[in-house]
Amino acid sequence: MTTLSQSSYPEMAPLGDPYYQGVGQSGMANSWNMDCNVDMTLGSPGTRSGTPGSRPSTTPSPIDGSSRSPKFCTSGSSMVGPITMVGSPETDTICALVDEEFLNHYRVREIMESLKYSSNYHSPQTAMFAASAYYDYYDTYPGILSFVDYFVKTAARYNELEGYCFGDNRGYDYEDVSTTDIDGGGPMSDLSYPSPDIKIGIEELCPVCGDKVSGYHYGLQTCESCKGFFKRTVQNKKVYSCVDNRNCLIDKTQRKRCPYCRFQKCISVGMKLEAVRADRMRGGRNKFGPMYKRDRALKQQAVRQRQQMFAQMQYSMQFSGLNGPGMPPGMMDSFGGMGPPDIKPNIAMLGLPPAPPPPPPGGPVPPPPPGPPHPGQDGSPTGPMAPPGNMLMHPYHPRQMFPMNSQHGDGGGTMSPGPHLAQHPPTSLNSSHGSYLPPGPPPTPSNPHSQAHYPPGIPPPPPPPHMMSGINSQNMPSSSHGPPLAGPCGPPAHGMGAGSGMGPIHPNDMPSSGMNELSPVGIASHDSNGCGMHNGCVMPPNTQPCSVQQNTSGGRGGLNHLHGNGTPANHNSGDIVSMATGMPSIPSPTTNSGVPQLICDLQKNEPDPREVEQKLSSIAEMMLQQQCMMSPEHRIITNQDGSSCAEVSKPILQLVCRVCDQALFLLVEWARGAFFFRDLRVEDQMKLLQTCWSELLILDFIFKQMVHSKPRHLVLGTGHMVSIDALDQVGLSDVKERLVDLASKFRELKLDHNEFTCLKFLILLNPDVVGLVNRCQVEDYQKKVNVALLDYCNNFYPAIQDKFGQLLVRLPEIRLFSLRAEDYLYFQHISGNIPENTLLMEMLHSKRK
DNA sequence: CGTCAAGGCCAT
DNA sequence: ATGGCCTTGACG
Ligand SMILES: [Zn+2]
Ligand SMILES: [Zn+2]
Repeated sequence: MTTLSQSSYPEMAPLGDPYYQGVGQSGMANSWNMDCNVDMTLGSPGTRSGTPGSRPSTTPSPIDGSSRSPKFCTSGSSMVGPITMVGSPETDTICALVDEEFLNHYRVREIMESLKYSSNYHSPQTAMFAASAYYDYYDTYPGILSFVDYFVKTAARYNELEGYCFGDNRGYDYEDVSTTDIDGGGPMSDLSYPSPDIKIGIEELCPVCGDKVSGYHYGLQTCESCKGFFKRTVQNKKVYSCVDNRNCLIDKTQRKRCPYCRFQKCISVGMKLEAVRADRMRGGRNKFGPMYKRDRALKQQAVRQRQQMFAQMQYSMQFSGLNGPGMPPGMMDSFGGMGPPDIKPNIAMLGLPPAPPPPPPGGPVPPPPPGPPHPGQDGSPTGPMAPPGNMLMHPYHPRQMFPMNSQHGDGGGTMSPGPHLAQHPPTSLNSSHGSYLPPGPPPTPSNPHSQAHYPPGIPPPPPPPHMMSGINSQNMPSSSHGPPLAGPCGPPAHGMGAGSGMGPIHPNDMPSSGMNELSPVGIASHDSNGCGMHNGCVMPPNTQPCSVQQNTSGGRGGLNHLHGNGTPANHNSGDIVSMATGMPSIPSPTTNSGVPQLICDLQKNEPDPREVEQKLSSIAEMMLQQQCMMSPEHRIITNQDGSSCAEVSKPILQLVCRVCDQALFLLVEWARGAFFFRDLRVEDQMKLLQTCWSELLILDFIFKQMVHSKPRHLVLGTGHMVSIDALDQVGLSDVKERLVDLASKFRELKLDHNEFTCLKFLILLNPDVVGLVNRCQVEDYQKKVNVALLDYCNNFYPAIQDKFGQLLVRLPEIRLFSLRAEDYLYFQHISGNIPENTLLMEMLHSKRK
């Protein structure tokens, strides 16, 4: 602690950077250490005590500043004490010598605090997923709006066929970050968003004091006064102290009371020391410029996103019973007025508290890191890109506004802090955690929520969203049994016989045998049954003599059926005619095999189920390793005999959620490349996904169960099999039967892969989603799928009465299931049992918010 | 040449 | 010390 001797400035800013830099350079070492101010105990109780009113009007005694830390000049000596410029005028390369000590002076505690919270989630240790796009997702889009951001951004590339490589997006540098065009000119930038009013729509408030923002200042949007305050503080190296508990409320009217807390808050929200110029050069632009630009773009998207969420909410509300607006055409007719028997009101929709996004879980579970106390928090669109290495390891890192040390030299050097560092992006400024409390509601023991949510007598938790995962695993896990149906577009193995065993289910399969093994063998053995299924749409024309016959008979059956059941005439009016004549229905041209061409198209980019399982498994494995739960007694999953696990609770929930999260990610990726869907507007794509993600996950899960039929077991997305009793351990005992029943129903109906795919699309292409820009397009697509499915059912399963109608009737059940699953997730979320900042949670909130 | 964030000025 | 308003100047 030398005084401000200029000679002591150890660090030199990189060339070309006249600004304070290196603040965060050496990792921890450079954080602002609030300790310089009055020392407080981190966890000092009474944190929240200091209320504005109660406090003496005392202005933060200037005394503190000077007396407390002798190291720094308290008065605004206009000079930059610790900084010396050594510049070369010509090129704007002025090197600033920064007094590291000075910089260190602030912040260390902040970082420590944030680390404290950030560590709550698993620690990496495996690089197995380093290349996974899934992780990149978290790397790059950690913020709450990440899905939208991510989705929109990558959409362009996706469409361009470049194959998105997120890895490239990771910006280590501000420049990189900005490079990604969000508003820039991405293909979809304009066309997608017609609404022009955004700008004025939402006035941003200063994240520090709540006053009106006047632009970007030192890293983010703040008001004019906070800008000035921050500048003065940094330039003059002021040191303040808090006479209270360092948790003073900072708002527009009281911001002047405690500069200590105000500055701390400035840091917390992300104002950057480096943006204050050591040389005091005026004008020009700094390296943050690109970030600002990007941030603006993201904010706009955030606004849109909110609008969408609002729409979603309405949508959700509307859906009370079966016949909500969300049914695919024909579904209603199929119901013939009778809805699924057991429709219970969505608990969440009832009187529950709107689920404040960041409800402090006060319960037994360790609260997730509280966001910055300030309201403005969520507004900030982006999280900073974190250093690559770290991010890979920590998919679930706290959100941050900006990349901290863009050029962190910490590359290797200063990792001293160890694990902590790794966990946290060097510069997280969010650390208000420990010190600040949410302004509003005092943290009440969080149970109120849960209680309210699930009163003792209330309906059991929803189905296990967790367990489902193999999202797109349309084709069954190839490994164990041959897919019941033909490969992607192939006709069903035995379309005809009602009783034919060949339905989707293969008697031959050995259910329990290694579901788990992802051995490559599986793939080759598709035809294990000797059904002679074709993987591609390659069925030789001739091989399907039956299909022709089926056509005919099917036509009849279908026709009769339609009449009988009142199946929507609209769907197949044409079909009926064509059926009568034995000709292929007009709406759905078929391939040689008799499978509607459309179905082949839909099947085209189905993911490889094995890959899906592997991805999901790898995540699960990682989780397991971390948790050291491999010991037999605690093994979460048992594959071999299907015996279940020993214990559950949080670890398992977390694992399952991670798997689901990954599955969701894969789902999104699948959808984006899916036939029809990929042609929709990006914003519509998002709306659709936000609406149906849970239904698709459930459907996928159910289908998986159907295929892997083993009496009292469930097949997870990872391919693992567990006893159905495992649900007991996560509080889902009551859904066991329903789950089994639903799977049985599909099994009885011999739902095959082609039909399964159609159902996915029917769910996905829901024209009734509120807020669709091009609803007609969606509707048109859905109708086409509908027709294709009808034809398919009639052609291949004429013996099953109104298979089409029966399949559709199941959709509402799927939806109910999904709603319960969401409730369950939400409940667990409130209870703090599942990871935050995940795509899963984001999607969940997008509906509830 | 307009934009806009950074610094400067100065009445409170 | 604060904060509204002004000036500056790299960038696009
Ligand atoms: Zn402010
Ligand atoms: Zn204070």
